[in-house]
Amino acid sequence: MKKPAAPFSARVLSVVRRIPPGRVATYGDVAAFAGKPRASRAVGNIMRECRRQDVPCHRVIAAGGRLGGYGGREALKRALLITEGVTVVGMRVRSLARFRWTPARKIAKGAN
DNA sequence: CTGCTGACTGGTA
DNA sequence: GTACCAGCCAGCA
Repeated sequence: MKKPAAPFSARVLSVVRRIPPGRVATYGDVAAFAGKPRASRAVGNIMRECRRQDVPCHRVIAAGGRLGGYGGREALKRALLITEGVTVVGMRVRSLARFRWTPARKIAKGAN
């Protein structure tokens, strides 16, 4: 039983809002956490409209560690991630697996 | 309902 | 490395 009480967009916003600083999630991941692992495109569209502080859309990046887009301000997105502690080189995140976030935050520790 | 768009993804050349 | 194609999904006219 399952029923998406809230529309997909609301789910995506909820997921993104839970992303802590210093961590990032890909559009595909956010889509998967929202219930549609293939709705990465839809997630992007939703993020485009977001624009609110409640939702750290700058922590949502594309697959492969690529920053993706940011309303034409990818440079700002890159700067924000770096400021939060994410290692970014060029327009790409280094060691994405190390900064990748999961709702369960089972990412452990260790060297970090 | 149909059709187009787009902050995506993966594959092929 | 870049460029192009096809598949996928939500929102809107």
